[in-house]
Amino acid sequence: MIDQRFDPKAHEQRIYERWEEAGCFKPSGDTSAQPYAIMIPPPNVTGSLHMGHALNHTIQDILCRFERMRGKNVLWQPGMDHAGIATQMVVERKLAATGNQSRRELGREAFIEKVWEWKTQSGGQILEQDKRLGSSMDWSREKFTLDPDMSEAVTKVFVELYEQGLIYRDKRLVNWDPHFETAISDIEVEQKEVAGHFWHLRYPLAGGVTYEHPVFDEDGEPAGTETRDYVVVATTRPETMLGDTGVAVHPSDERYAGLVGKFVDLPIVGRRIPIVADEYADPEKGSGAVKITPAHDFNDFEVGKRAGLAVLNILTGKAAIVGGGEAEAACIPADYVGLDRFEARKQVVSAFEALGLLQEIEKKKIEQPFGDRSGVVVEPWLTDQWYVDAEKLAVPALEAVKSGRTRFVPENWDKTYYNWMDNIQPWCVSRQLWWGHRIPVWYGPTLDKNGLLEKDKPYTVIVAFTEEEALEKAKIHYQDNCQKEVEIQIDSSKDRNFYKHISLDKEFKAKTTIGFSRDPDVLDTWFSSALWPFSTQGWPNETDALKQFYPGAVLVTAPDIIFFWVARMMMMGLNFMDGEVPFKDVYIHAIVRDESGKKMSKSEGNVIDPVDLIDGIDVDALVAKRTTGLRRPETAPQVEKDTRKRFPNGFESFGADALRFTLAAMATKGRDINLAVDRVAGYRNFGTKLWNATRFAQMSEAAFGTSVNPETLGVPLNRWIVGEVYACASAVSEAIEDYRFNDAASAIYHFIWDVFCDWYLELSKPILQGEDGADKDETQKVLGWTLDQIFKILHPFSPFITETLWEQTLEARPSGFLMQQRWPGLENGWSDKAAKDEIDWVLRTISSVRSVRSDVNVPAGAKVPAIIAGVSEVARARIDTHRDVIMRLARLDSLKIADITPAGAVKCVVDEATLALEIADLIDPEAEIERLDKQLGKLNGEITGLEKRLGNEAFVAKAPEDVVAEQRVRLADLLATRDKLTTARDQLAAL
RNA sequence: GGUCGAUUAGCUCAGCGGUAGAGCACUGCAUUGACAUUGCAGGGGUCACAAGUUCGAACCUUGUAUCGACCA
Repeated sequence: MIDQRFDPKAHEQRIYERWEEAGCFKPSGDTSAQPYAIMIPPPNVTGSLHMGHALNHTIQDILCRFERMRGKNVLWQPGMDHAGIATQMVVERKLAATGNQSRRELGREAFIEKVWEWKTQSGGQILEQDKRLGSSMDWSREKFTLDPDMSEAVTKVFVELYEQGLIYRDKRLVNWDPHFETAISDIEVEQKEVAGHFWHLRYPLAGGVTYEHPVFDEDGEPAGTETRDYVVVATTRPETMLGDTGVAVHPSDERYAGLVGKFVDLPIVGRRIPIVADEYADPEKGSGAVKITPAHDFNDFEVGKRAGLAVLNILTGKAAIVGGGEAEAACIPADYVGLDRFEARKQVVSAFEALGLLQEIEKKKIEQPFGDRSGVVVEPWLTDQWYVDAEKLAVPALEAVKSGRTRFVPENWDKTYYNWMDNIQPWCVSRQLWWGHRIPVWYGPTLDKNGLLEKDKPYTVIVAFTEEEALEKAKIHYQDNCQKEVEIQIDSSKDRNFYKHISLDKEFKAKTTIGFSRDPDVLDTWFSSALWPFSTQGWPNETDALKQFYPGAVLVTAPDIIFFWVARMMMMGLNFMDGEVPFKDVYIHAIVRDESGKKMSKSEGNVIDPVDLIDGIDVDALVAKRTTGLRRPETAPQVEKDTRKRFPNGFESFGADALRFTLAAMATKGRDINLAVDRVAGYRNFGTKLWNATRFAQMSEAAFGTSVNPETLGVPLNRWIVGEVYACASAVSEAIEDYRFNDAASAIYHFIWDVFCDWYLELSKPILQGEDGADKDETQKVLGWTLDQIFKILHPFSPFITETLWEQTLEARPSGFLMQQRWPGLENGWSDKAAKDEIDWVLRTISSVRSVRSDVNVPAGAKVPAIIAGVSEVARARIDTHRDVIMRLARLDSLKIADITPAGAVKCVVDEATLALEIADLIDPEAEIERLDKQLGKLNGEITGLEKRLGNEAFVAKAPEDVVAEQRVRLADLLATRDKLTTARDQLAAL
């Protein structure tokens, strides 16, 4: 006999280890079976499991377990992402917190070593936590995006893209993160609205020029013009004026028409810069004139290009004002050199104020770009970076979705994908970081035939798979070019700006030894994760794994990752895998939010750690967790208050199955999940319900592990439940195939609780507890069989409790894991309509009696006599067969068939018959009349509605025939019921 | 500003042309036989608002309001 209830702690980890040891997570290797592969979205190596992962992994696990049971050759590929910038940040912070040397003090190699140390120490925490969740990934194939074989794939892709002309070096404005001192891509920038200022500055017109500027009175009415010897420009970043090289006005802006071609004298720096006409200037905005800083603003850069303006850099990599030659070029006064950008801003503003050139300071909400990792304001900055020609790669990636070769589920996400792909920008892939895949590029000088340096193209790029290959290529290159013997050597002492300065080095003329240095930068993390679907399977080698598991069946991910990852996997997959898409479906699931719809965030103190729901946590520990790492530590008391109010007792230990089932039940298409902890408790109870049903079955000597041929079954109840099992299995299958996890969960939930426990078990009790015989044997067999099927159907959702029950009811069953069993009714289902109709009638009858009893307050324990009249032949036979069970579940002490029901009884209608409970002495006739009147009132409402509808000629003429027929039948039923209730009421009233 | 989405029971959410649903919460009754992490029964909704299309609208169309996400 099994225990009183399921104890997750006693079984979950134990069961998981057994699966793993037995190799249950590996692909079956059956090459005749259909392959089914899911590549996990590799979590950040420094991260820990949060609710989003729990949902993401639960969905994948449901799919994988389900498809394994359906006989497919399933691979669930696990692994982690090195998450360049995020990881480097974590390690840098750790070093700072422990008083260690900084990254730069340590040096590149020593720092990288520290990161690897940290990776081994904390890395894979998620995947360990995943085991608690029950994730059935094939651990033997685990990959890390910085593994040597991954690196090989990354390098190969870079080299090939370069050779295909799809990767190039370019000098453009990038989003520069001054904290990490690296370029970041557009999508790593978060635009946030913050309270800021709009400074209106006066730029004096050069050479005594003036113009007439329209002015307005207090009511906004035109009030003539005033003569101005300056133009007003407005800016949210006054410090950038140091790099202004022009002022733009709209070509059709009459106010400034006369000024185009004139100049202003830029205050502070004293540079004379032109006023140009450009449509970018918006006459409606501010004064209509806009300052142009080509080196520090994306729009201004374009304007500058169109108008031929100079490009002057004024910021260092740390976002301080430049010095040296660059300061000289921009005429920046010495007291600005080295100032932080925000300090420089203050200085500029006060300088304008002192000069009487500060017209106005307007408070304004402004959109500001922040680095998504660093949280600091990003600066547009002019640098050399490596770019992937995303526009070209996007063409097949777009086509693949438009043609349906890859399908988004829910499908409306394809619009998001199209929108981004249609407006795709060059993808900046170089990062000035140390943690990542080093860019396979070497730089040396460009020499002409005489060995002289080429001035306009100072450096040569060699892209190669390895350093040896780079040297080899360089040697050939220089020998061909210079036509003499050269010696090439790697000279890593040169820093990243090596090539910028060598143009001044005349000594190359005489030398034959050429120093070469490797690009110090690494690649964007997403560059390597874009290759994940094939790099994990052994590419560039032509492996069996690649043949079987590319393309994957489905990618399961969240919407915020469509641009970062999905789009890029599509581009890379199509380009490198012979035009084959990386996955057929992309299932986009919800973001998990807290109960009130707020995004769960550690810095907001509202996270729920999935493992805490599995293991339970007391309120003090929960509060402690939530009040550390807050974005605003001063909110800690409020977070504590809210937490204690909402979860006064913390969380109980619900077990992994309950959490998984909750997530599945809430995983509807197209809506975020607001996770309510109460629901987890509800689904834990569901597990307990099944546990106890199994316990009952054991007590009733159910025969587990037997097969059942439904055609040979004699007991209608058994024929009925077998049909219901198959119906449930197919409902669940269809829902999972269609990614309707909530429907799948609710189908199995409803079947187990409402159909199996509430009815089948109750109806089978008289047989199971009755005398031995054929019916009892059959029922014991069907009971055991039904539970076996239930374990299978529920297994993908709740693997632990089902595997435990399978194990604990094993006596009669061949050994083997539940997770390796075949899905029920794979070939076809089975059902018996007659049995279904019969049992449905029994259930209806019992429910009707129970309902009446409760309505008229018959004591629950009282057994009452009942008489049923007006029964058909079919019903008469059913009553004979099921009299015992009806009497038992409806608590009757007799059930007689008669021609008419007694006048003074309480009545209800079951189909064509009227059932009377002879409890006149227990009830109040007036209350009973009232009850019947209430029912009649409701009935009349429905009848009126139906009559009206059927009386509508248009309805009868235009609605589909079956709908009309259905309504007629319904009306007839309602009328018959009303007649019987009216008779019953009249009888009572006549007493 | 653009795009997408949401608004259904007290709460969290399904349903998306043909009789308004679930879980939790609530109410009443029931505790020696699987289960109180339970059973039986019940109450509770002008499906945000307005106009339209349709024989028929929670569902389709348009507009309005409120909220949200993403993009600029």
